[in-house]
Amino acid sequence: MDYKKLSELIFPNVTVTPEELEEKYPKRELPEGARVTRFAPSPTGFIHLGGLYQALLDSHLAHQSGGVFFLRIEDTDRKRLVDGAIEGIINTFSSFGIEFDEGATADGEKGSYGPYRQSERKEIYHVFAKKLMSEGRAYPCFCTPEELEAQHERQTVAKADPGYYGEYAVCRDLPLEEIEKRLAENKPYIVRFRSEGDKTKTVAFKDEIKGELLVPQNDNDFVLLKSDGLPTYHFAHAVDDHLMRTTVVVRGEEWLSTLPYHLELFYALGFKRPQFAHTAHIMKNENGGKRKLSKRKDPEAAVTYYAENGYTAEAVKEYLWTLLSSSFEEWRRANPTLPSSEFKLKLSKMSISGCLFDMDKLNDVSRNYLSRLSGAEVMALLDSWAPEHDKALYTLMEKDRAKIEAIVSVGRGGQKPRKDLTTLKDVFPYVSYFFEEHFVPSESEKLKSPDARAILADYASVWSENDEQTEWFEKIKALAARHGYCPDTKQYKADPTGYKGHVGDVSAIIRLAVTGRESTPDMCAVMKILGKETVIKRLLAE
RNA sequence: GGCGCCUUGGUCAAGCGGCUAAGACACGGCCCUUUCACGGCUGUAACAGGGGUUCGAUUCCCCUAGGCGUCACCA
Repeated sequence: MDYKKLSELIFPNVTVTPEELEEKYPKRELPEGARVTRFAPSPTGFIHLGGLYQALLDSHLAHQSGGVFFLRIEDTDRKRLVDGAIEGIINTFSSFGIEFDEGATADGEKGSYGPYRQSERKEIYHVFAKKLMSEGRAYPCFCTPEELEAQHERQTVAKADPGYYGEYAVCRDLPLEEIEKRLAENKPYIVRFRSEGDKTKTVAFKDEIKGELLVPQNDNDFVLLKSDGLPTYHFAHAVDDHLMRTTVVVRGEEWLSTLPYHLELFYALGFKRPQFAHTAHIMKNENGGKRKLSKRKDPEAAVTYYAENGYTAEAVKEYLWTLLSSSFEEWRRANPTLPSSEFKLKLSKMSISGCLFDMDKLNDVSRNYLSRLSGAEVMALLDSWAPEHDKALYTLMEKDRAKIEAIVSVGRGGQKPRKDLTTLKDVFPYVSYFFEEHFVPSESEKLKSPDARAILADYASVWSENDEQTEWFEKIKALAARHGYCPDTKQYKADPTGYKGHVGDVSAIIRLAVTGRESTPDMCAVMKILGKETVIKRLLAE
């Protein structure tokens, strides 16, 4: 067989050589050890938590090594394109502080290793397909989908491995004349790879996350070019990651099963293969079983879920980091204020088995994150979050932003900050009772007794908004004593004889009357913010 | 079903031939405390099962089971 002639027959218009492309996309000039990574989604919709997980890892690997992180759009499946998806992807990542150094942009692209949309790289793929064909490593296949399906059924019945190989690879050695004839008849065809592997043999492979693996050789003549001339993932991956000079391919572990394709393909193409890092899946618990987090069934799988529910981007990232690396939490405790981008990640410390998504843990991480912020920082977060996600809160912010900042600032800072807020959604109920229109007086029986009425009336006459902590507390103690409550909790617990209760009970009554709640930050601070008029009114309310 | 990956408490996990098998979340108790929190202390709870190798296996090897993934002209 004259493979050279075959390749000219199939690709008459391809005149560019692989060497010219190698020259056009030269090895990147980067510092020693710099990593080039990419996020390569197909623009079929919006970002899944697993995608965020990978992008976080990609950008971290590149940026911490002085390398490059780029966005490549895998839009070779024309049937599944979704309008605006690219812009959505970029915006979503941007909202998480993940930026691309090069690659596709909403309306074009940046960088000199493009095009970054696979649909615009057809000619490039054809150059390499032609090269493979001229070397006998690729061939046209005229099998129809129906024929392939029938063959697949035969394989199933015969308990043979599915695929296009050996006796099943019917187009593998078609004579040149036959090919010419079918071409002349305008028969549609695809281009397949000619595998030389032996499935019964395995090769050692080192994954950057999973470690040493044993993978079988490939023997499947998988598809390189589809009938529309666009490449399959496998072929595009090899060509693009080589030409774009990717050094580490980070992708989900679902790709492990086709890794043999890629390994053989890189070798046949004469490309040095990049490193591979296959990440474990984030799973979801359902009826006691595990399964991959699904965008269809699980709202928390969509990255947009978090902003909608008041989780800040930083908190989500922080949580993802705890999943990404077992040493992150330890690092965080040692460095409570550093941005997570400072964390030194070791791929070898990454978890290799799939983990269950844990909302409790996310809540804890989010709560801790918010507790470390200053009041002003919380307000900045609210400024961008509330207008879209919490109209009621935003209305209050417009009305009296300073008051809200004062409220959320109570008990912040220092070594042991309050942790009242788990998400930004908690802010509204946290501040609402400071506003008359949202204040709901307590219906509790505790306030209805004559005793409670007397305490509140008495307190209204002694409280002053100018009192500082110590003075404020002394007044409460004195008040407690006057009404038959023990001013000292410890003493009361030692011997409650002769008391109606202790000073804590008195505080509880005041809190309930003034705020309508049983749990609020420090009452001294709360009442100062509420102001004299409101406090007195609520203390004396019937 | 074939093939591959994975398997330490409810969850995330440390461990890398010898440990009373860390820590975090969640849950329970106690303490601290003017209230509300924070915090401190503490408790329940794990090496999937079976064979080897070894003086000794959570750690190394094999088998079984289970979970996950994948078997497209989708990525």
